Amino acid sequence: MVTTNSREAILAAATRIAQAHGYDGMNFRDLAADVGIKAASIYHHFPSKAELGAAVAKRYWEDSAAALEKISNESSDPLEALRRYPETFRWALQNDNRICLCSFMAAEFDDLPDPVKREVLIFADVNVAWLDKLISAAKLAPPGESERRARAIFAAVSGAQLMARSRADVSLYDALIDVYRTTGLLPA
Amino acid sequence: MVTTNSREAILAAATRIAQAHGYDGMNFRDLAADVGIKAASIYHHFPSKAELGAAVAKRYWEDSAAALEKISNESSDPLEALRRYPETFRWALQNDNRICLCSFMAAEFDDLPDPVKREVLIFADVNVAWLDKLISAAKLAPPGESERRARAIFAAVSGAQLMARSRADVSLYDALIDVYRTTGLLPA
DNA sequence: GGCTATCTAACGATCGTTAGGTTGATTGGA
DNA sequence: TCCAATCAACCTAACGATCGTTAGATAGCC
Repeated sequence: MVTTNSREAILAAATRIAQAHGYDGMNFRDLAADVGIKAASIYHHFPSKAELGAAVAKRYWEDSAAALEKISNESSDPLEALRRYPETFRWALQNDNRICLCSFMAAEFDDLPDPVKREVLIFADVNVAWLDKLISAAKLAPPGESERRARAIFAAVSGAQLMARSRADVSLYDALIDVYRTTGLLPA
Repeated sequence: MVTTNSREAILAAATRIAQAHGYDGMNFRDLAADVGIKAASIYHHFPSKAELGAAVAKRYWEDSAAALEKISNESSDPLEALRRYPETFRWALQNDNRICLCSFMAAEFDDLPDPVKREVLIFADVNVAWLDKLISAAKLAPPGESERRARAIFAAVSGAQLMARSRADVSLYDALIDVYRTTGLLPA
């Protein structure tokens, strides 16, 4: 049976755990129990925790890139796409109060194995590149300043997610995003 | 001799470690080695890791509150004080690429002992209260919206610090703050 | 008979924590 | 004044839990 792919199940469970407890909090025994196997069996699919962590982070930014692409395709114009950007960070909060995997790992960053570090940085790059492209298209920022603006939006939205999580309050996230809009950081 | 107060030395070293590796990464053996004593000796000054962590976080927001008070007192008007706010988060970045203790702990939040959680939340409250007061005084936001604005500034600045840290680049922090200013989130 | 996917069992490291001992300064009473 | 008791501050040594990881066995499938 190909439908019950253990590798995929491990990846999915590991992502959920990492979003709630970080790379450090992602231990093989609990992870395996989540999947319904034993810890040692994970090594049949991933050679080490570092490689699993890198695979998780890689899959995470790939999925994020796809979600962003979906938003741009669904939107009639770049401004509408930009307005929908905060959605991508809102989802995790609403589901078990999790946060962006890479906000977590940005905190743990110095203690992360190198392969994981690489993928975490790519996540930020993917977000900034998408924002940059749409900010340019929407002429939201002066020419040559769209990348700076993109980075600021990414940082601010990450911070909002982090703050809302520590209060376990999605509506706080919405309120913060709302202020970003009224002050002009995000399009209204 | 009262000058070499071990309790204070432990508190200072623990703060530095927590800012670099989080609550989880703050282990008694390394911490004790930093201070120049053995791990067991820490228990003479703090009853448990949870209590030490709470003491660290408490001292941290107390110091932050004092630093903010100093800024308001030194500033000729509330707008100038608000302009200086990002300084308080910049300092840690420039010294060993550390981040705000409480950004770190906001990520780890769910796995924190309750006494630590309490102090971490107070840190955010202290910052928001200070910002709220000065935003009102400076009439930066419409009446009744200064607290919302205060929270947004706190979240955005935290996010900027987190992002700059993962690139180990203080100038990225400066650039992000600069965008917050030109877009109007922070006073220009 | 190999191959895939899983298991049990254990290793060594690290962690928070505890028990109990040592030292040196302080202090109160004869 | 001197001695005994006290106490703070530190130590060594270890316990038990948890962790990533490995060796080796087992069961089903092609």
